[in-house]
Amino acid sequence: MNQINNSVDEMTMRTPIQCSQCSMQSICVPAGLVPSDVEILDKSSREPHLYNKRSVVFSEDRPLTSVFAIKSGSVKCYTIDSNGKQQITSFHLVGDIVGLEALANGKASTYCETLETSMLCEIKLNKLFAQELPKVENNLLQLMSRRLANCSKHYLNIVNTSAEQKVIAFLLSISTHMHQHGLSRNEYRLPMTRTDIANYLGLAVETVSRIFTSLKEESLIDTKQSILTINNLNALERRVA
Amino acid sequence: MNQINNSVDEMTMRTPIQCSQCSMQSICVPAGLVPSDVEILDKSSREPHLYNKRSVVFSEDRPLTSVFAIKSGSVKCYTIDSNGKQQITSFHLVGDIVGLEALANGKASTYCETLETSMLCEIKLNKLFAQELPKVENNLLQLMSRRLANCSKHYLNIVNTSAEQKVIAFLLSISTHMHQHGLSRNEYRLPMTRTDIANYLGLAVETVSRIFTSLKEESLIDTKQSILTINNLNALERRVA
DNA sequence: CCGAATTATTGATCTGGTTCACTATACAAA
DNA sequence: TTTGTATAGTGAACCAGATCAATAATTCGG
Repeated sequence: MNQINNSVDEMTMRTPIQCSQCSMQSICVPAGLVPSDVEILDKSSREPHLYNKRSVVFSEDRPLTSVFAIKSGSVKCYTIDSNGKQQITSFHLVGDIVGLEALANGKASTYCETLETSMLCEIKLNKLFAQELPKVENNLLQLMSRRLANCSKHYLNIVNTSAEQKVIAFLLSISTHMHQHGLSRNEYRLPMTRTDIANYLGLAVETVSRIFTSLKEESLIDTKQSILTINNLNALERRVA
Repeated sequence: MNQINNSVDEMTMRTPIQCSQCSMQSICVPAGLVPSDVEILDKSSREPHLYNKRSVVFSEDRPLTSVFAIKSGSVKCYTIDSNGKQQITSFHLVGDIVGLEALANGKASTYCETLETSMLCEIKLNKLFAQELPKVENNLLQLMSRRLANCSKHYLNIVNTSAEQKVIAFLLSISTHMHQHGLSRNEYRLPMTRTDIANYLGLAVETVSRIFTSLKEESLIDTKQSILTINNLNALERRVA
């Protein structure tokens, strides 16, 4: 585990914050609620928990009536196909909410596994819905709608682009996410392995590795272990356009 | 236009049915509402309309605060990339609801265009939300959640499968949809062109064409113009497993 | 801090699917 | 009907990315 994340985790453990004071409020489910509503949420639906690296948060086809807000760390969601092969369907970083696909039938449609020590906040939907807070449901709708839009976007990355474009688009999407959460868009840690990236993008590991190398040779990026540095954001953006 | 669809369209035109009597009730937004709620929906949010083939229902980035239920016919959703190239992100058939991705920011994230003469029922969300019907929002949530789950499923079809598996999975997904809507799962009309299918699956038209030919040679399917017949559903399913 | 195990990189070869070029069929308008 | 245009099918050459193989670098448990 890297130091930055550990310190965040420890801090969160020491002083478990309320929804009403949470830094994720603007993007999380309670966003837009009047204070009294947040109190209800605080009492009924919040349950922060620290997960070790490679912990399974929920399993495919198992009952699931919660969503999880990622307060720190990251997860991958994947399914296991009939040949036993893992196929990653999404990565989620700080500030994301996981488990929305389960809402329809109360069963998780993927596995969800932490990529590093992570702090997740469980939001129990049955309790939430029992309160009948239209505002919360509205926020959830917004969230899912955005997720759907993102889904098509990722789809576009996958269809009809070269392997290089896929990898660049992937790096840029993380960069954007980091930026939206007040972190550096030009330097961040890649919590997933090359193998995971390749799996996610539908490429061979070797191809991903070669593309990283060639981007480094062109000085567009740098990597020091899992830290990725973007040297020329514009040039990268131009390549995926 | 084919006869079957025309007759449905005409019938719908002659006797514009209410939400309360609509055959799509069980899958559409009003599902699960008490009768009085459906009445509200009838009055405030419903606006069925007949579209000619190739009509643009909504345009990317344009304000959109409605969703559309497909009562008959079909549509494709697509974006135009920076090079002016169309990229289809989804097809929607009878019984689907389109436009959910726009909910987040009130702007359509894709174009939506009819593939044939189609009857769409516009459901105006602002009016709907003004009523504050938690049940309706709940249904929308269910719908979007299911869509998200489907999204990953389609994603799996695209990543790490051969061209043949992509095409078969595509045909099977339509078959399943037809079956779920009480139509034959072994014989249906493909409302989209080969070019559209290829675009959607990220393949060359020629590849799609060749795969259709080879599946016909193996007697797994038959095609007579746009009518597709599945001769051996199990065999096809085995190939994508 | 060390050794085992996992993960990443690099090179050489091979192939599925694209591309290009062309023909055939379907369909709508005159 | 005929004619023009869009769509579908087929063949041959080529190439991006997969696969196979081997080595280097990291990570992690003790």
